[in-house]
Amino acid sequence: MTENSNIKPTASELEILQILWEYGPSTVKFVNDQLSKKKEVGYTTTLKIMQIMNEKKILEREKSGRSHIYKPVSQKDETQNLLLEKVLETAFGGSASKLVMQALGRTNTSKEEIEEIKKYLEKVERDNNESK
Amino acid sequence: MTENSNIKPTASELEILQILWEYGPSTVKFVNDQLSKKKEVGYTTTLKIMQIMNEKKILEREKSGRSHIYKPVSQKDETQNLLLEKVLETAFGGSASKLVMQALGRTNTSKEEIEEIKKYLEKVERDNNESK
DNA sequence: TATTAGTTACGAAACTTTTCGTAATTAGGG
DNA sequence: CCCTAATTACGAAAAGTTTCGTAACTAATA
Repeated sequence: MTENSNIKPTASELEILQILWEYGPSTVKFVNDQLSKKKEVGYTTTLKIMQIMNEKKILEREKSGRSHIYKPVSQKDETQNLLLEKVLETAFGGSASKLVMQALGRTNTSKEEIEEIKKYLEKVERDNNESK
Repeated sequence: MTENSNIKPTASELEILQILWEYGPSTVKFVNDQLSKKKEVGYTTTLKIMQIMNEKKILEREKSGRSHIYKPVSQKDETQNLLLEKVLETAFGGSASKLVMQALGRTNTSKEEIEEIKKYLEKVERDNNESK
């Protein structure tokens, strides 16, 4: 268990994390270029948020030439779990199955996705049986 | 599709919604009493937030004696879906199956829950086939 | 080495959320 | 009908987030 498991990124911070998860460690310029594809955002705005994320220990950075290269401190999985946990508690009263069924009941879940999940469920069941 | 499907409750607002979901329409006093079991919170703080939620059309209220009785405007399911959607987009890049597997991969999912989900998956598959 | 384009740092404004003190209102009991 | 306790309404401070203008710094290059 990591010691910074209590960070909860804001909406803007999550947008940035998503880009870093997808493309790996990046400069402010790169992140801002990606963000700009989706919405209008000033360069210094992105810079500032990434600087704050660095202060909060959400991102770490390393100097390279005249700029910095930023990367997330925590694993993608950890952060996802944290957020999931929060929704689970705050909205679903802790019931994972309710959450899962809501998620699946949504509009479009492809046949492939459903198959994937079924396989996963069977694996979970096997693991449970073995360890009883 | 309801017209107020774009509200996104804050953390404090969600705490209040949970209580209303659990106990049904309630007064500020009751909600505050429940909240106080979990954390220290002033009465007027709870009052203010519920008043704001009323302005935002998250809650509606009805006079009863000298106080008001508040209840959520939207169904629990709608709000849950909204939040789930948000996490799905912001943290899981839109992939429901990834989210589901993360949720299931968590600590303790009971055999019963897994069975329930499997049944549900089969139902989803049937429905998909029928409507092709 | 002096210039300049790229980058970071700083500070503050605008906005939202959270908190709470105090004033005003209201309904019910005496 | 008045008093009082309960409740609401109001306003503002405190804290956090988001935005961006401007100044300062830095490294490459002419």
